[in-house]
Amino acid sequence: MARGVNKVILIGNVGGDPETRYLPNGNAVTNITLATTDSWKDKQTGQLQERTEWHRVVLFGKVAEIAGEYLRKGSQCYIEGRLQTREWEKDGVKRYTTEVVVDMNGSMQLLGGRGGSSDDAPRQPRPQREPQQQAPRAQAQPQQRPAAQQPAPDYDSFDDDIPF
Amino acid sequence: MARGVNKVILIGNVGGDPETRYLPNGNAVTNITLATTDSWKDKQTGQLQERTEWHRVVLFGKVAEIAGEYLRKGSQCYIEGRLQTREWEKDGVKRYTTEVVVDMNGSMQLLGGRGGSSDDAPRQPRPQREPQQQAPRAQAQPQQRPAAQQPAPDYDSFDDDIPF
Amino acid sequence: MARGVNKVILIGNVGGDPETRYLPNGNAVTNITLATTDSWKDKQTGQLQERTEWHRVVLFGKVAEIAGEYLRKGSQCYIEGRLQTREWEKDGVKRYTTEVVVDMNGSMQLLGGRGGSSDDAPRQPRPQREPQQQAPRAQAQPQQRPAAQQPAPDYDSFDDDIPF
Amino acid sequence: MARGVNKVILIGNVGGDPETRYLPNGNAVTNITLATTDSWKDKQTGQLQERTEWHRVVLFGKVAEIAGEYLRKGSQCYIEGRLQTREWEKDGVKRYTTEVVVDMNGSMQLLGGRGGSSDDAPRQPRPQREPQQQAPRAQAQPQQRPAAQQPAPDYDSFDDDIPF
DNA sequence: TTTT
DNA sequence: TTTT
Repeated sequence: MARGVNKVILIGNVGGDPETRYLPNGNAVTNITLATTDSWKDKQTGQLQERTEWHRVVLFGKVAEIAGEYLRKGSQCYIEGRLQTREWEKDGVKRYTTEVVVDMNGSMQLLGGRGGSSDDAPRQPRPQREPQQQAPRAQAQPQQRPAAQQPAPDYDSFDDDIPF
Repeated sequence: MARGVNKVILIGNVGGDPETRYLPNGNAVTNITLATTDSWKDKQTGQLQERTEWHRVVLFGKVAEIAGEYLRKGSQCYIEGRLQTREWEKDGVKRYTTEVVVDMNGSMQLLGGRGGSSDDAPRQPRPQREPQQQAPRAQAQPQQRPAAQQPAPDYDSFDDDIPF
Repeated sequence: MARGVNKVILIGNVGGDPETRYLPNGNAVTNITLATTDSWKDKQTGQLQERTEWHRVVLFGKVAEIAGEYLRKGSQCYIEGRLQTREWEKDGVKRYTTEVVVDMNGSMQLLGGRGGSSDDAPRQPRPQREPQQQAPRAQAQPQQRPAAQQPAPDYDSFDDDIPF
Repeated sequence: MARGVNKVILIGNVGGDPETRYLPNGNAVTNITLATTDSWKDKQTGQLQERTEWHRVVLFGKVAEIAGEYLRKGSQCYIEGRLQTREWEKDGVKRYTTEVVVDMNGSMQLLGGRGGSSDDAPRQPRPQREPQQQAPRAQAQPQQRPAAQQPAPDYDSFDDDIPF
């Protein structure tokens, strides 16, 4: 049920503790930023170069819950998802943000032994709050989540739907 | 020589005839847009849904030349590259464009029998113009290439370097 | 629900018309062989070298049915699956066969315009035989479902044995 | 320079300390076995199932040296390579072994913090012996390397070439 | 802007 | 056994 292939495979380190929210239908959504670093030898100078790329990753459903529980700032993880660009507006100007979407067709895996540098016990699932507490269906003050790299609007201001 | 994996695999159809330009150092750069289409059955309504995603793909070097010669509007092709987001400015506002970069570490392949719907004979390499004509090292009037999907500045306004 | 990643991505041409069989539980199983060809320039002689690799691909379920209907000898297709080695015995000697398994976690896509060189009208689904004929749901001796996934002897008691 | 795609992506744990040998031309060859584990819920019984797959991985060149230095039994690593089946003979009977080949077009990466359970200090490169010592061009007693999973002959009995 |  |  598809024409075409749209696949992204990443291994990198998580830029900050993930924040999981819940859609009105109860589905979890977790946003993370992932850093991948390339290094190569400059052909001219022969010097070792390095470049870090930051990726916006959005996880949905079961994998979003697992990400929210197990990933921490610094965690190394594997991501398999698809590229998706969504449009948003700011000050009447259209902007575009490209994300790596991970849903039930994708995959996420925590790698390595210790999972990052957060205060929470690493590699141990966080105490799972009650979903209701965790994701109030009606959110009075949607707390702002600091957008990484690309100043894009977050999924916090939704009412019932997500703009993509 | 890398920490992390940053890999994109696409199969889709090219949105328009590719345009190949040459960097001052003689390296070819080809921009294409690639459409990948997903379809799935809506869980609620049971109806068949469809969504087309447009990807900005930038090819460098040898693979850029091959893309410029063989790809046409409508061509189905396989792309293996890496994700890269570059920053640019317009009216004093920072914007970001995410592209799939294909260089010597990536790969491009024309798929299927007939290569697209262009006027040129498909699957036949285009008459190769002289590189000098094609890519004057000193370009008085860098012709504008219409940006696809995301209104981003092109690689035409470079002096010697590309902003990534 | 996994530790580790086991992923195979192939684009190649089908070596012969696929043959679809049905397991006692009604699930379809299609076997194909897929040829991928590499070419490279020999460093010593500078000559163009070529090597064709043949892959055994086993598809299960829905994707097996689609493969059986649409693929033909010569069809170019995309395969996403996982590596699996199964053990079997011949003349008291253990042998091993490695296959690329495509199930609901994998994917298959017919590529290009014309689908191969078979006599059947290409790209048109084959006349679908009645499932009952094809796969009698009620089988006197439902041999134990040769678990697709686990190290099973073979996928049914076919006579033609497999040459690798 | 290719028709077709032949790509394998694995993340798993190394089954034993790697053994690196050197070809007469000085190129390194490292063999490892890699375990990937899948788990899934059985549809009938609802029980959690698990299956471990062992992969034979052969690395060549620079990446073979890095693998030999940094990988240890238990190390978690990422492998990107291609599928290759080679034929060999035993007691006049042809057999086939499928391997994942990693060369300069592929990639290998050590994952996680501590790299395995070997006695050598993990994550620290092994003391690098002198290449000459390491890889005598004429090897009087090619040490036998225990073949994993598939009882295939090793690359030890080569004179000048490798049988694939 | 592509394709089926 | 495929394909260009």
